[in-house]
Amino acid sequence: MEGTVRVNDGDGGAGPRKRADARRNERTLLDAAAAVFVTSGVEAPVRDIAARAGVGVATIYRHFPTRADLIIAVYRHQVEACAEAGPALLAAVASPYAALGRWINLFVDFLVTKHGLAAVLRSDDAGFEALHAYFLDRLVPVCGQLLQAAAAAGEIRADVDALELMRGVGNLCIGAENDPRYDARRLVEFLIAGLRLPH
Amino acid sequence: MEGTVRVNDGDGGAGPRKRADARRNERTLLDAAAAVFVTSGVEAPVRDIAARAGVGVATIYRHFPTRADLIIAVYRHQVEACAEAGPALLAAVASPYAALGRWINLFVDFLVTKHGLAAVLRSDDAGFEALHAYFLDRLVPVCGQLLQAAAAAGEIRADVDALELMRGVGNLCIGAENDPRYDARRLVEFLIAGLRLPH
DNA sequence: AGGCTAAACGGAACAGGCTTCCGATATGCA
DNA sequence: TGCATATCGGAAGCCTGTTCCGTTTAGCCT
Repeated sequence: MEGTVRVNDGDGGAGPRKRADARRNERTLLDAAAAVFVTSGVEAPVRDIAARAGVGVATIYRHFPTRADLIIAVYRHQVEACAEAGPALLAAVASPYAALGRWINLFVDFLVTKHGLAAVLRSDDAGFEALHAYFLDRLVPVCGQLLQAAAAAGEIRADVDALELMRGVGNLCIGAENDPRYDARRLVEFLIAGLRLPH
Repeated sequence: MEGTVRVNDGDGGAGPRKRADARRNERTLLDAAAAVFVTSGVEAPVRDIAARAGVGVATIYRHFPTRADLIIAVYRHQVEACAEAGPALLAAVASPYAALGRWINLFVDFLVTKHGLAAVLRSDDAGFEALHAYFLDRLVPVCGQLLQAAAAAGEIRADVDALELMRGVGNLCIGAENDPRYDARRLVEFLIAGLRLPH
């Protein structure tokens, strides 16, 4: 199954094949990182991830120049799935506003189940530039599409910027994990409800 | 309530008077910290603050055991003013919902003008425990009072927790400084609007 | 199969934070 | 004035992330 699927064995598909040990280590690192992220959050020390994978720290930096690249690689599939769910919901749900709400819920569920991801997502640390850009490039257009549809249907105000809303939702998800006194999902629902036009 | 943090030199209070140099340094440190916070944010390196004040780093830790204590001391007056504005607004403004909105605006304005304060306020770093506790102790009851009044007037839903709302508003203010594409005030307005009951 | 080249590796070394420790200093009081 | 001690400043210790360099090993070519 993965024999044909690119696991990043070349650079962009055109370059020479990576060595077998390099490909093996990249796989090992992704698994180790995913495991450590679950227990210690996405800001776990680099040494911990290296130890878990049984490799040296330099090996991490060789495969993933910045921590952001590693995080992106670990969560890429889920982000893609979320992005693809946008148009699908718009097509499947009668009201664009309802589709927007459902999609936002998907995004929120993704964020709150990844320890510290929301926090690092909004961080202005230069090292997370790539992570920031990836999330925005991939999800903001989808959000914009949903917003536009809902606005066109007269269900919400038309002056809502997708980037701004995504950042707001992301911010509301910060610190939501394992704190029963803080329900990010509910607050996000309030925020989305606040977009509605009086009718 | 006030026992957790001591910034007072005991001048007029119980206990022995601090030495003159200690009092002088505490004053100097507060001024230096305030200045550095403005330019570099509340997470500026301790060494920078020490250098600015012309003292050693140990002097900071002697006066303020954690960074949170220093931040509290610097902003105490403004937080107190915000807390006292709550009941005042409730008395002065006809609609409790309007008073709530005005008060939240005060809080948001305070947060977004202090570089990085919102971020550190929500941080789960143990070192900021005191800061967290101070803000919550001082402001959550005020917010609760406003929420209760608005709910009693039938203007907003009654199941909104003050702590949760304050944390949500604080989160929305993260990263709001000097980024024209992110208007925290507007998002907070949406959030508050989302609390309204349909009528 | 065996050797050669360079990619890949691991861990030590470097840099930069926060916090603690200790000898030196300055203060307040007798 | 002289002493006891609170206070001071910077160095040391620790924990991060990141880079460097000698060593190992895969892949190829003979």
